Amino acid sequence: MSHTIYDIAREAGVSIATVSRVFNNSEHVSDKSRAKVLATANKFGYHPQAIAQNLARKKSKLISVIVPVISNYFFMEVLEGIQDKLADEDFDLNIYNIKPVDNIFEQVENTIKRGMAEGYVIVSVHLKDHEWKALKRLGVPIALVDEYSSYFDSVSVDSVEGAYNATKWLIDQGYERIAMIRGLENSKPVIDRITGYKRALEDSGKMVDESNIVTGKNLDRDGFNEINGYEAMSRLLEMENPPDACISNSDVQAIGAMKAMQESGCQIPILGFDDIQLSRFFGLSTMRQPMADMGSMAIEKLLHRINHRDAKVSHIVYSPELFLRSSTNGNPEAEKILS
Amino acid sequence: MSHTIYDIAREAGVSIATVSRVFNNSEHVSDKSRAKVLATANKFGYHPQAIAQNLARKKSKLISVIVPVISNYFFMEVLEGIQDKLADEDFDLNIYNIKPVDNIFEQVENTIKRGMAEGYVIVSVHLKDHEWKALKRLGVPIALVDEYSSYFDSVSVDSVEGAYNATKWLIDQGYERIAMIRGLENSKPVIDRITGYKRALEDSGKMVDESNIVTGKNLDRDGFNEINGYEAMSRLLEMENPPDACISNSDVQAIGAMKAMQESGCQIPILGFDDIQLSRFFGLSTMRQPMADMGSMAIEKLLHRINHRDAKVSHIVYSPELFLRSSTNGNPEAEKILS
DNA sequence: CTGAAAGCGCTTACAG
DNA sequence: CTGAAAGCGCTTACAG
Repeated sequence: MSHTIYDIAREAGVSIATVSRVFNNSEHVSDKSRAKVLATANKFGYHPQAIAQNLARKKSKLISVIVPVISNYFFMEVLEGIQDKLADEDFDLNIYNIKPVDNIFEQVENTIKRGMAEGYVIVSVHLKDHEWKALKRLGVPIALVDEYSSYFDSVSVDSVEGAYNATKWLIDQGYERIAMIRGLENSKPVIDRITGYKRALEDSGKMVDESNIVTGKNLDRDGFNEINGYEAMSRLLEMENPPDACISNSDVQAIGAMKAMQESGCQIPILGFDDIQLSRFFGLSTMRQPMADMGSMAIEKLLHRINHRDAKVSHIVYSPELFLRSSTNGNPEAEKILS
Repeated sequence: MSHTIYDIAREAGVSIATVSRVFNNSEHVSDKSRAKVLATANKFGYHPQAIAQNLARKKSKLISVIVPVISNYFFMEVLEGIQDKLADEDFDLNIYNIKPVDNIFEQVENTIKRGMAEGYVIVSVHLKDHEWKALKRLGVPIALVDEYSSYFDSVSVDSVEGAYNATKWLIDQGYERIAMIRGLENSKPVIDRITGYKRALEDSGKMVDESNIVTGKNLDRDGFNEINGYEAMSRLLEMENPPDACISNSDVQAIGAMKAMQESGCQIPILGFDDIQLSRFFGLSTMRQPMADMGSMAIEKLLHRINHRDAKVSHIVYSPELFLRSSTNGNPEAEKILS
């Protein structure tokens, strides 16, 4: 059924070294030998086994991505950047999904121990300092996306600044009661975005009204889903003194919120966070995170680390940019105004 | 930096066999040896290398999925089923993205040759019979999703039947001019769904009007995107004699179409195809494909094949089911009526 | 151009 | 319980 390099060598009347050279496109093989090897390989349907090659070569050309939720817009777009970059570099991609239970650290550690990858990109996983330190001891190249640790190269976005600028922009437009649709309250991006929102209000001399910070009941994906936004906006619109503008912790929530406004007939300007593809379609203004860039940049750092184990750890922090579309009554064409 | 089993064995004063046994949770190790091994392993940050283990064990516990477009709703949901099943069976998942160029077959073949997986799930890739046959010669377990070949186990949906039943249902509701929003015309699901649509019209004694079968200009993902649906519906609404109902080749297109109707103020019933998560949110009636089930079923077949290389090839063909929501003026709650 | 041989880092009967 | 040894299927100097 399954033949090895020895079978082919014997059958072709050459050594296994020659067979190996043929499959590695080495130039130091006579046309005659090459032809013979190829013919018998073809006859038996033989091709070298990747696992054995990888062990002998001491590399797998495999990179693994570890992520909490796989079917999540943010991750999907980060993944696009990762994939493109990896394809350029002739690396394969492995995806691991961490379950949202309490032993996150152990899951990550076991994944890395079990894995065959040359390096790991860990996306949106938030661990404690001593846990990152423990991961460091594994001696495996790791790059972080959407998280920071002094032990690893990282690529992230300044959520506080993003929310600050988004809120500030609405204030500058003259809005008075700006609400925030938030996700799960112990989620890191949620915390940061609430912080930026509050800070902007305070810096403008406005009171923070906690009742203007709402979320829906559906907390799937940390509340970053359409239904949550729909529910949240419904609550806002039912308030005695409804807000006159709104910013959302994510684009999906904002899209849900837009539907709630449409159904109620009451429209207020809304700003999302992410800039997923759907947002362009629905005309949602948003604070853009350069997700694909973050993914490809993480791979770039990781591949560099694989070849330079002791390079200095480096961090990239992107600033979200405001893209205005119709949801804030702006230009229906996408237009960047802040950076 | 990186230690091997020999280093640990020497340092712990045992043989490599004992070290191996400790890491494989073998019972035949004294507490004393185990403690010593664990201590020195911990001291050096050692853990066995997966690639070497895999070669020695002759298995990788890895399954690869090959798919044309990764950020595609259909695939995302199939993937969920695949992941869940794989997690249950303690297998890892690898994802390969085929580029939509002409050498699809070669890409698939090379991916399999290069891969370390024990088996492959190929999703929505359509090849010629002799190409499938060539893949068969690789001697690797393969299962197909959304495609049929006599050489491999497969899981698919009867698109012709689905489109037929969808169209039939609209006819039974009394609609006269039923349009179809289609995708790229040489795409297999598109061809099948157009076939079912036409057949239903003919069986009901209606003329097929080719001008009622439209698509948008944007053909990304074979036209299965929101913009395409938006453009297509815009065209339909501009016709002299617009349709009084519509079925779409995919849910995303239907969602785009719904937006076009909303903006134009002209609403006609619309039926999608897929039942992606967004559809539930937007109240889109649709012909449901059991995507997650298809994914998990494919894995089930594949794992069975890995352990029974010569089992008889088997095929599963699901029938799409109609789910009625508000887009067809039906019950706003999801309700299955046909099967 | 070609082959013998060592080596990649493990696992696993086998014998004790 | 433990170790020596063979084996997993390749790659790659090294010598010719």
